[in-house]
Amino acid sequence: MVRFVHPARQDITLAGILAALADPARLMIVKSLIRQNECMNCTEAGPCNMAKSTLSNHFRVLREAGLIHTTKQGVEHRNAVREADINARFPGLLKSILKHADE
Amino acid sequence: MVRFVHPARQDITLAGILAALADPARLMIVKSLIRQNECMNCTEAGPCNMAKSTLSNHFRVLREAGLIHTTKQGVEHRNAVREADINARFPGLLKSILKHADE
DNA sequence: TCAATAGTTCAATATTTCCGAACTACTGAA
DNA sequence: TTCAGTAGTTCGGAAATATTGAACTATTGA
Repeated sequence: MVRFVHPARQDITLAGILAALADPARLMIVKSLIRQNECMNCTEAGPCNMAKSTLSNHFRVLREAGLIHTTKQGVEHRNAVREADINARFPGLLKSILKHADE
Repeated sequence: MVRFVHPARQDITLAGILAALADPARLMIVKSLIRQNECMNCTEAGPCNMAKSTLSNHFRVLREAGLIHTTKQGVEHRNAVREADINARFPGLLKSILKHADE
């Protein structure tokens, strides 16, 4: 069974995106998700040396900023970046930020 | 007499820029400085309903992130966005973020 | 039913941010 | 020179936020 963990967020804001990506751990998570180009569960997408409650909180922030959406498949959560939605709202922004995220 | 308040920051990082611009007050300051296309002192560039110690702190963060540079002219500080330096380090980033900052 | 896995929630602690008060630095006027 | 006014910084405590371990829920497979 696949279902959404949270309803899709209505408004994606610039401040929300910047605040979400300003944290190195969250930027790393989004980078991982984009690079893999597919869904990943929370543990494999996030930094390993971090309490799982902290990791869970970072994913919540990313969800609430509208950057990712999460579906629950069995025991794990599958996360994916909402690239289409973000690009529709802020054309070029995500690409422009992530372009520099590996240096 | 004109002199630099702080030495130019060596490294401008993506995380630093995002963290600096993630704060609405600081984003607003950078927006003002870019729009005016000239130097402004701290009071006129920042939000008015804010303690001056808080405002001073925001300018410090912007300086330390390498986003602005500050010169002291007489009794006031003149601030300007380091557009050339930022564009050299992260081409297109600043423009891409500020493009969406007025919506 | 039970153990294992993935993630959330909660309460305590650690860290960061905000603000008022006191301070420094500069200017222009008396 | 003194003195008042302006612009900004620094500092200490209060308010807000982030991090964590422990306890919890939900799902799966044995």
